[in-house]
Amino acid sequence: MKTTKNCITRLYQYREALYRMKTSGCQKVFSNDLAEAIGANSSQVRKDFSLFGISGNKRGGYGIHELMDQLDTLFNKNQMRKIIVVGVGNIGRALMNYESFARELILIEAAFDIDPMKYDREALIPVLPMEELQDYITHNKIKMAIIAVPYFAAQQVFDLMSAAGIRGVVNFSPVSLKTPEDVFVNNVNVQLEIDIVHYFVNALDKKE
Amino acid sequence: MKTTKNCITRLYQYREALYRMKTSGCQKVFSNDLAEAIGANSSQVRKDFSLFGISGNKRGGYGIHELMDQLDTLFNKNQMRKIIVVGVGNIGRALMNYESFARELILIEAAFDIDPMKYDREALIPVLPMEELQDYITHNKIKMAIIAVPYFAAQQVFDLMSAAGIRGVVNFSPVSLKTPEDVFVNNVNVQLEIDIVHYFVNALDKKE
DNA sequence: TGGTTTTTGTGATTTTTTTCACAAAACACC
DNA sequence: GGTGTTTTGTGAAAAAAATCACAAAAACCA
Repeated sequence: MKTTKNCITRLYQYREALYRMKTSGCQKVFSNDLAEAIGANSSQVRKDFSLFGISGNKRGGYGIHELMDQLDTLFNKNQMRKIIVVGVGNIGRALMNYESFARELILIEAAFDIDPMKYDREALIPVLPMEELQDYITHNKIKMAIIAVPYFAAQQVFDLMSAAGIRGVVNFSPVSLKTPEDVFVNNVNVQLEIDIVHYFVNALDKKE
Repeated sequence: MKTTKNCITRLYQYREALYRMKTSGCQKVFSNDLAEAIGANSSQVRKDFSLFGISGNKRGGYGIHELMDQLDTLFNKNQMRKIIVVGVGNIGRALMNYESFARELILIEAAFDIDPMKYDREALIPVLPMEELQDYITHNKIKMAIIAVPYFAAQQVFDLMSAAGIRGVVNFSPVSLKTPEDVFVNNVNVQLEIDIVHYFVNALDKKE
């Protein structure tokens, strides 16, 4: 199966739209509705679904419940997903306190930092010394981590994790990571996201 | 000119790579080096540059200083960029305290919230009541905003801003916004980014 | 100075992604 | 049960993005 990040993102958006539709009482949905909801073409919706063997009913569209179940399964939304945070700065802390994770069964199990002032083994999400990172990962079979350290530390932290067997990383530090083949990395660069908007706003202005 | 978000993202990555190269003392760079740095093809690099009229020297590559200047101009990195934050929760607060913004000349000028407990007109970044949002935008000619409110408030906040003349938005709330033509919106969904990694980690596991 | 090498810039080609378009299935209504 | 309408699922077509490939310019060297 050949799935791109774009495709996965769309599936996520469908799910989001479905959620809204469900809460407003709908029972079934057509590819057309979903397409409109996310600003795409209805064939796109059907193609995306067919990639994952999700099928509807000719003339009847898709059952919202059934469809959401299938998407939930796809995203493993049914099982608790353990994750750790490395770097307890602004972003790290914000993620640790992020309310909606619980609802989506994302569980931040522990956090790590180099600053002894931040250590706190008794907290709801314990903050542990960086020295324990590798042991923690192997011992607790952690597969996923969030990197939220300053840019100069990011690669080093990543290499540690990677060596300890991490399989997926969301990197919030403002540098792209050099990554081995067998670890999936998703770079989320807040500065870049702001600069992109800035760029397009300016570009639009110039056109007018 | 036909520029996509992907293209802009690559330009940003080049800039990042150039920064590293400059600090390690390099003076010039070839399309090949940049391609390797971001995992792309060297023609891609040259195509991207040519789109923006950035040219190098046959056999001599590109001067790092000159190139960075051109990219900085492209991203308006030379002038202070004012922005406001709406929603002083975990994420909003984290962004307000984000150190590297200053270095990149991104200035968060004010923040807004509905919770009176959070108001603070004297703070370095004043936190103002939501009622003042529209006036503030028009009065101070704010062009860009960050939305960091809970999902149920996001669209409403956006519509307010949009009506007040905002031109670009980075939306950190976990819902995609319905947006008018003349406002550029960049959705950054933290949950989605985590779920994407989760998906691909699982997908990789299944393949083995 | 003339030949050799290197690297850009860009048309041509390939690959990927999106959209079109239509047959086949399902339902509704008479 | 037949006829008409709606919507899926998917090959075919179009559009967009990435890669190839090569002429032309520049630097080097002898």
